[in-house]
Amino acid sequence: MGAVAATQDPARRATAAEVARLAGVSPAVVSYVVNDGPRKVAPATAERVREAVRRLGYRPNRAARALRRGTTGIVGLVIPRVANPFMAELSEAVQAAAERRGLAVLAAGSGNDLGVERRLLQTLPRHGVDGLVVATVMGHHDTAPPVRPDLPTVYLNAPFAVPGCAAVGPDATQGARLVVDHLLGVHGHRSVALVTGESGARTAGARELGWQQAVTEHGARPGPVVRVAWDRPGGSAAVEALLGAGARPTAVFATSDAQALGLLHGLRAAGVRVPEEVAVGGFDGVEDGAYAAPPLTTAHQPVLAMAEAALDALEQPGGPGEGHALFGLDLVVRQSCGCTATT
Amino acid sequence: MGAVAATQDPARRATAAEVARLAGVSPAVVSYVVNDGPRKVAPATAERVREAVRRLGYRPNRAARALRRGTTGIVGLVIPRVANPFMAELSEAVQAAAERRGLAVLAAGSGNDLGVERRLLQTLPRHGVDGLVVATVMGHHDTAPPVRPDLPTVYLNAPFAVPGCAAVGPDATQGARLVVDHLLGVHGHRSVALVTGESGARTAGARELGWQQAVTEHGARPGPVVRVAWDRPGGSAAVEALLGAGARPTAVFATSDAQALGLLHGLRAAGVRVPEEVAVGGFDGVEDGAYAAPPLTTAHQPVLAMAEAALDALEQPGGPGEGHALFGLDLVVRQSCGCTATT
DNA sequence: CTGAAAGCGCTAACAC
DNA sequence: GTGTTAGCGCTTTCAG
Repeated sequence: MGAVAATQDPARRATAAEVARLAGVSPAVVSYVVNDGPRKVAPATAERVREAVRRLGYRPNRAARALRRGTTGIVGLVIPRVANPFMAELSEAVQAAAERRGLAVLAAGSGNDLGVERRLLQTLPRHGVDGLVVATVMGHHDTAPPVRPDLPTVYLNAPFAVPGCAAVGPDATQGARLVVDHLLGVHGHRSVALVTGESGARTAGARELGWQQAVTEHGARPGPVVRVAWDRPGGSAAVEALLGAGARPTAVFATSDAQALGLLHGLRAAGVRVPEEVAVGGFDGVEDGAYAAPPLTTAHQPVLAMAEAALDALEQPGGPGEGHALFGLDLVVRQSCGCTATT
Repeated sequence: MGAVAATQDPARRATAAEVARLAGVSPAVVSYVVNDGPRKVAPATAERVREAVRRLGYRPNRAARALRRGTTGIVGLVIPRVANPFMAELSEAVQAAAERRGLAVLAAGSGNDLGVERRLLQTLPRHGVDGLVVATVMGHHDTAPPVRPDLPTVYLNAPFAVPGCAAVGPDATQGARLVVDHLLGVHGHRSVALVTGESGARTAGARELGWQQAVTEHGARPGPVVRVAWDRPGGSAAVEALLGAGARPTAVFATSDAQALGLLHGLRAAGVRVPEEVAVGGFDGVEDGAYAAPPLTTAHQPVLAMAEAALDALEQPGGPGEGHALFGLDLVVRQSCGCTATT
């Protein structure tokens, strides 16, 4: 009766040894069947084992397996803020890519704080993760980020190469050019202002460069440049500087959708009509942009592909390399640029 | 030199046994010091151990500890979609509450799909979580959700009691009354329409009830009721029904901010001015509401407090009970109701 | 093709 | 107060 009781006790999970006993084999064979490998098992025996697994509802104990194998099947994800729409989409993309690989995601928000991000980089590994995906806090990391040399790490949303570990990011220059070119070429503005992140951080570099290139190419004037935080409040705060600075710009490129959304909000509050008085373009391509007033024209980052690339790099045997994979963006034309509604 | 090499080898992590040897004590003492307990250790010895820990950079191996103790310090979080702003805020709140307790969060998105949510409830535990926080997919769960009896589970964002496990949620009736009462009492509307979730799901019950109560109390007429998805597209889709149905309503209460945001977008696209022609109220209190056009008047859920309560319930010795903890909401007055700008 | 057995690193009885 | 030691459940050599 002991065996039966054990079988039916819902609180206690069956062990490989119990499965082995029920199937009349050794624990080793159970392991071979469950993992199919590393040794071959006779079909008949394997079937018997599988039947026992089913009967006992056996699931290998993750902790024991992790202890033995030294891997957990969990990747850590460090992300600034999920409340940032772009980060939320990036986070979902990483989740999806991880699930496709049978990995689980241990997520930790840094609250947009570089200090917290640094701390997370140290503490997350303690929870036993096999690798780390770090969605960088925008506007920081002018100095090399602190990477744990013993833990495969890949930087996501990184517009710059990270020495010592793999990086995946948008081809920010191309993306920025896409929208500034649209503002200039299609809508015929003579100058485009720039709303971007604080400081001359390298992060801003590529997006700013794209803006500059497009402006130069069209023989247009660069509008005023205003540096604010990489979020909606930042975008709102930019309005004052934009409107106060002598000649009011007729077009503005914001280097993130969050900033663009804040900007639209601020302009509306100031009674400035978009796109009639000022046209606005963003960068990221978040779903929220479609619900903005007016709907935001922006460059869309291929988040799914980037997430896949990040996990691919992580799983690379021998650890992720040092490369910097760049992904092209698509132009999403809505109405903040001056185009008319399509729907 | 062997010892020195081992000390400096960055690839290999030190074990408790090594720390013990360096400190000249037994592994047991190392454990006692690291966990302070369950036995007392002489101050001098403890200091020697701590020094050795520091020198070797020792971190207890999570997997071994989990195997031995039977707990991982990881809680699973099942959440519909982080791209939903409210869910993102809820997710951050759970993160924060977990961190305060030294727990890590294994997050998994259900993509708003009840089938996926069910599957997650089965698979997440395999990754060795100590407990499960489930942010329910809105508009489902009319039947008892599938709970693993062996795993402490608490439902979050649950407006109904869940048989067999603890539930934490907003006092939806109170919250809904708050905003409908404002629409009716302050702005003097004679009727308020309702935009809510599909089907007569119990989920909708409480919010709908609050709307009804407020309408009745004011001797007003209930406006048309339209049932759509619990997200922005749903809110947009509601516009047609709202405008088509005979007398156009002068005020609308949407039972989630996502729907309200979609609604504002749809009304704008249809050329209806808010709040002049139609006033709008929401429910959730997400940050996005502040950036909507016009900024959304809504009831704010105390997400932090709810997340704390959920984790408290999870940690309750003997497992979370069966209670249903309700949290009151605050009215956030912005401009979609007809109030004038305060900022 | 299968069995026996040695640990992975840690914790907590149980001795002293 | 501290040392010894027996496992937690699994994987994987090594024998057969």
